[in-house]
Amino acid sequence: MKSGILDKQYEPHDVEKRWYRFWEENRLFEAGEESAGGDYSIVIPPPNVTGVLHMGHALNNTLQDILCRYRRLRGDNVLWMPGTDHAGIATQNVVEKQLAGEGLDRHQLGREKFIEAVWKWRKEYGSAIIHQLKSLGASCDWKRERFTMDEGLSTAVRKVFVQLYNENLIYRSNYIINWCHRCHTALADLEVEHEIHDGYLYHIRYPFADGSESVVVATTRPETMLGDTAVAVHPEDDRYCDIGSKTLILPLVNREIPIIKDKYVDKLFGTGALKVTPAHDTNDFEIGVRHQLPSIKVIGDDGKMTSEAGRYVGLDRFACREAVIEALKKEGVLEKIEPHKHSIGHCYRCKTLIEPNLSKQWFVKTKPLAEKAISAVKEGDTRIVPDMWTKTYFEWMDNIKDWCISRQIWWGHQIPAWTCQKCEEMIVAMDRPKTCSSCGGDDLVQETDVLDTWFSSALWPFSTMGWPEETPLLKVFYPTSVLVTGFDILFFWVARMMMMGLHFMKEVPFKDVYVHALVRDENGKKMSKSTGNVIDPITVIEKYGTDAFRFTLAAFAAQGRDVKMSEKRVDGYRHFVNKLWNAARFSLMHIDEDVEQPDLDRLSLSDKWILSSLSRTANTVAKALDAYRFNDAAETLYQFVWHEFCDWYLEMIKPTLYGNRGSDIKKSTVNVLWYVLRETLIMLHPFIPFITEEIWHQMPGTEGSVMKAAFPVDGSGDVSIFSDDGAESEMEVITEIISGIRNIRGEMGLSPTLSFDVTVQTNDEAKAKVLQQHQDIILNLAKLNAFSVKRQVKRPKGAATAVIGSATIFASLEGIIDFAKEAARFEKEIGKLTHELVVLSNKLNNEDFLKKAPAHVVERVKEKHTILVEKDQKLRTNLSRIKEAQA
RNA sequence: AGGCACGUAGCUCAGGGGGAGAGCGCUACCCUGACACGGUAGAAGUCACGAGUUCAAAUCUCGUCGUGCCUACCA
Repeated sequence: MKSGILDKQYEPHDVEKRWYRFWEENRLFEAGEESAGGDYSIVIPPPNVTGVLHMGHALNNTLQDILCRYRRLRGDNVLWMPGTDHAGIATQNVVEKQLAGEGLDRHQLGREKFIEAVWKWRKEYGSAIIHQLKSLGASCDWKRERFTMDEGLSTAVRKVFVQLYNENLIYRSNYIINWCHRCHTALADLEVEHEIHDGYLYHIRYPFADGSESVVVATTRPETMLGDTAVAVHPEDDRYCDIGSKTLILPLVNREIPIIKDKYVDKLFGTGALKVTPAHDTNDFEIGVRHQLPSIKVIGDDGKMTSEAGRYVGLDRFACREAVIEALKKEGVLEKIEPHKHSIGHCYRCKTLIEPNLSKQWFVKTKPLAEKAISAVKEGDTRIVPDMWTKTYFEWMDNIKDWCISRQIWWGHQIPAWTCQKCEEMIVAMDRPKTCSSCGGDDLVQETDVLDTWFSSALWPFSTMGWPEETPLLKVFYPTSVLVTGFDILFFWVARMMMMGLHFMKEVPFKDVYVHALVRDENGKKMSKSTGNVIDPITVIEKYGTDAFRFTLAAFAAQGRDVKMSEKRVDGYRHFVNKLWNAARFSLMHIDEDVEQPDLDRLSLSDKWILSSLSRTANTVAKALDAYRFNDAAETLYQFVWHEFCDWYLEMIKPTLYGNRGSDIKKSTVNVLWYVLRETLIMLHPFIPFITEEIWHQMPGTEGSVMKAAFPVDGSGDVSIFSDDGAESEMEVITEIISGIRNIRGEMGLSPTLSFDVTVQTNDEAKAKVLQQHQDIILNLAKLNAFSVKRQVKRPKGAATAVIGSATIFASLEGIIDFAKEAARFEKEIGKLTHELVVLSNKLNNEDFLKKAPAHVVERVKEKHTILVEKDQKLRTNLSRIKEAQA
């Protein structure tokens, strides 16, 4: 397999499949159950079992994979726990749709048969997203894959439910909740999405019972008036201060309702009189509780009017609105209708209009749980990165409301509560009790509701590790090292995991939470099916390769900013992947089997320089990854590979590799080349795992998988021994001169094939020595005939010049040089310089600056000033000479 | 209504008190024996605006404008 010449272009597809299989077959993703010094764990945010991979998943899992692969390279025992969640409502919807295709609905099937059908669906289609994660390269410990409806996780759910119930942290109550008529279930507040809609404000006149006068109320939902049980006014509203204990007659219904006083009412809104419908409005419900008002439910759970709605019974809620408006008009009590913008809740699953509805539901009392979750973050037990999300977290936690956890669907964890049919005693237990604990009866009926999917997700960090059993996994890997997630589920999931983790494990579920951004389209718009701007990650992978895609995601994953994704960008990073491929291709043409670690004593300047740069890169990348700065890490590597390794190092060593410098030098250079390439592959591996593994296996002197290598900042692989500031600054002297010469070439419009002589004048002995010693590099990369360095130079006839710091380049171009162009170049440069000099002089003439600025800053400004003055003089001298020559 | 971000080159964005940066795009030249998915060079910015703090502000503070997002019970 080794030492074959690589193809000219990297072709990712076969490579990716091959190596993924290799990793799995060699069990390289598996975590050890025994602590191995460094233990590192991440639980995957479980995607919906019905899900297909979207950009959000791709970013989320790429970042996790980068961290996991990186930590493995750093020598850690890594557990990346994968799995999916059962997505109650979503999955039920999918299967119901499937049944509908067969002309069935779930009620015809019955609960048991329906659940069977869901499991069957799960078996057939439920692992689609897992396969997609694999094609993304995700290195999860797949043998441990979990599902929130698994037996173990279900046991955890029941255990948690029972304990919370016994601790009075779960209760059942008749309460106003968000009702989705399409999904036919209650939703938690969080599951309601608010949108501003254009609606109308209807002003309706309610007459006093004694016929004396009337009060006008305003509403956006006139049909709810059928359920009104009071009208409220502000206690300090002058308009209504003396209406005493009068009552009103509710139009259409002719029910007598009281006028109550409550501070909730806004005097400035509408007429200052608020109709109160406790059964169909959250605030009205609370007012109702304060004033002991009856609640009359006029809209049923099916979206149709109840018998309480009198003559409107059976009418659809929307049709009823129209009918009520007509009737009010007819009775002459509809004062006016005005346009009104207001926000309306929609179901986050199906976008149906949500109706606040009075209903008996199960709730988690969140306040006591939230307190612990707040202090854990305050104490720093869990750190949220970037920090700005900490505030959002507190904001929500401080104002947390009880969590409605019951859902009126079938797919999910059925609530472990049984009611005795005989004495109505309710028993909450892990398993079905044989007999009623109160009366001994054996006719027990289980609660039909299931739990919110997030209830089981909240347990994910420990339920996946085997809780409530005391497993080795929990011992080694809980708390997890970091949770990587999007901010959109900060409350849904992160906050709830914090509460449950602290309550049941007595420890935070994760030490860090890294909150990444959302992936948007190239215009910054949220990707959505309806807008049609969705980019499918799988399509991108097929077109550009997984590595290019992953690198793009990492490079754009700057903290606190959304990722704007477009294929064009992926294409750009595909070029980078291909560049690496070709650098390897070139390198492997020259690397033979008996390579070894570079010998520090035999290195050329180029070698020392690239090794030092490698060392710097390794440190920067490690630091960036440790701080979740993925884009910094990616860009550092990009810069190193392309602009240091390829642009300079490979070009510098070509003459050596082609044998022009002797075989000894070649041998040590090849060792360096091999070593740098190898270490670079290791550093790149977390980002672009496939191509790095492929090249790794083509390289001599590597063993097994690159996954098992050591990141070049640790132990025996530590490259910091090669750190060499001297070599780096010497190289800078050389590259500056080369760029200066190339600049002359470019500016003068000279052919790249034209060779000429260059003399450099400088008074800086050290610099002169460096240039002299390494003139072979300059001759080669600047394409010169001859190169020399002198203290004094008699300006060659017809020379083009450039000033680089304290050195002046003279390029002999007699007969070729265009003096007008040359003069223009100098004038432009002098212009720039003059401006810079003014700025510097101003500083140095400012006594406050000299007095108050730190010494090193003053020193640097002085130095720079000196250099620029010198340069300025040289440029001016040269310019005047050019003008003389022209004249 | 409140909160949180953001506004830097044509585009996408890093940076975050003392030298305005990258990638893409653009211009010129070049198929030089890894790569045209390439090379070399170049042009391009009032760091949104206005004040303040400071010896020094793109960077810190306040305000203004603009843009996103989140939370919320104005019927």
